Amino acid sequence: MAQLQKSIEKRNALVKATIHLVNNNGFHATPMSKIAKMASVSPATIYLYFDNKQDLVNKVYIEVKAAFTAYAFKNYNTDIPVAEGFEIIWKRIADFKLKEVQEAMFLAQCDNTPMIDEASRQEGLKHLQPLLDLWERGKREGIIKPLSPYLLYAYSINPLSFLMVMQQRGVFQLNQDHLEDAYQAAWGSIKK
Amino acid sequence: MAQLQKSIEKRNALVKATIHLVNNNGFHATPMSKIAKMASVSPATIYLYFDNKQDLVNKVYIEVKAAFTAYAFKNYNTDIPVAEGFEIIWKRIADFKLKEVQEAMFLAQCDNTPMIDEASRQEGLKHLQPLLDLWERGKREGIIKPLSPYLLYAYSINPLSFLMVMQQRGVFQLNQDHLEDAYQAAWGSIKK
DNA sequence: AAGACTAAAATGAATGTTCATTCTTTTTTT
DNA sequence: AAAAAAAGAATGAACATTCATTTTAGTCTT
Repeated sequence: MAQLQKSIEKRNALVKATIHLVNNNGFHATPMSKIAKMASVSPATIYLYFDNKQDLVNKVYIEVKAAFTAYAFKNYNTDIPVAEGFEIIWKRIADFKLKEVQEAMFLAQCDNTPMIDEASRQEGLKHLQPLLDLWERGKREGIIKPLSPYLLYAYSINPLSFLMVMQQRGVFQLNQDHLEDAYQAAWGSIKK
Repeated sequence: MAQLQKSIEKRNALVKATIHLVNNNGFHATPMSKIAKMASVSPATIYLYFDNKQDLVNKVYIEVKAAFTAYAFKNYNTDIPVAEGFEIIWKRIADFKLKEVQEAMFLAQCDNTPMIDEASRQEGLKHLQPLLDLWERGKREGIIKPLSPYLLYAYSINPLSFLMVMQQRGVFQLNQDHLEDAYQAAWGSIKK
């Protein structure tokens, strides 16, 4: 019998086109027809890979989020001291946001709009657990402030998103010196 | 002759409906017909007050942004010492985001998506000038770190937006203690 | 002060377009 | 040859905007 043979390249092209178009126009202003055209595929073909438009964007979100966290936690493991672990993760996240600008912008947009299903949002959140664990450990060891993880995230990790959006809009140019300053500010605002 | 008589209440109702619907569904998923219905007005009536959908959302953005900055800088003037001025502004901003949740959410969404015209975005940015001036003064006086204003903003003001979004989503409950912690983190990350 | 007049304001229905999705046919793969 | 993959065209729904009327409320006349 014939084999399942759906091309992984076609799927990738669809994902990439979705990210690009949603970044520039937003979810509802990117028609399936444009996604198809940019991926050099018929509109009907999209439906061989995804159930519908919502499913497409949900899946892209989860995949990009997974790639992001894999990148962020690449060199981290739970044996590393808290301060060092934080630096490793923070800098990997900064790296990701500078190198994978398209993906990072896409995540920022998803996280700030009602574009994504609540279920997919939850799914994406799960991947951040190692960071929450690190903070718990830091608090237990008396190294970082005993604050809600949301405050810690807000003041140490999330500001990067803002900087990235400003950079993307050409408002200012983020360089290596800025990043070092930003890291100091991030760590300074959470360490005890 | 007959007078110009367009009702300010109708316009306000349209603005309010736009904020509410865009918050919950996003710009492109809120039809003019729904905005009209929520404002108890005929769809055609919207076009007496606004040129088109894009104009509507641009104008709402600029008006909400203006209200936000007016609120933020209410008790501030340039004679106040830097540290005190920062505290006043920061706490007013926090106040606004907690009290005018709908308006604040709307701004967050506009600032993170391609929903608004670039021109309107620029227009909205202008209003923040007093804060940039305050930072310049702080740097001259050697009170705050000599960083790019974007870094200062990212680590002191912007985290509030993140906290607000999390609160809005019911992820966690922001209370007065949290706010004091957040203020300390904000000031700590920018003072020299 | 009542009625008639006028222009703005408001409306509901119509229009034409855009778009997600499906259908039917063709192409590719095994 | 058969079954999956892909395609392009067709379908029908949703939507922004416009159109043709009606309503409202100032102003003028008497």
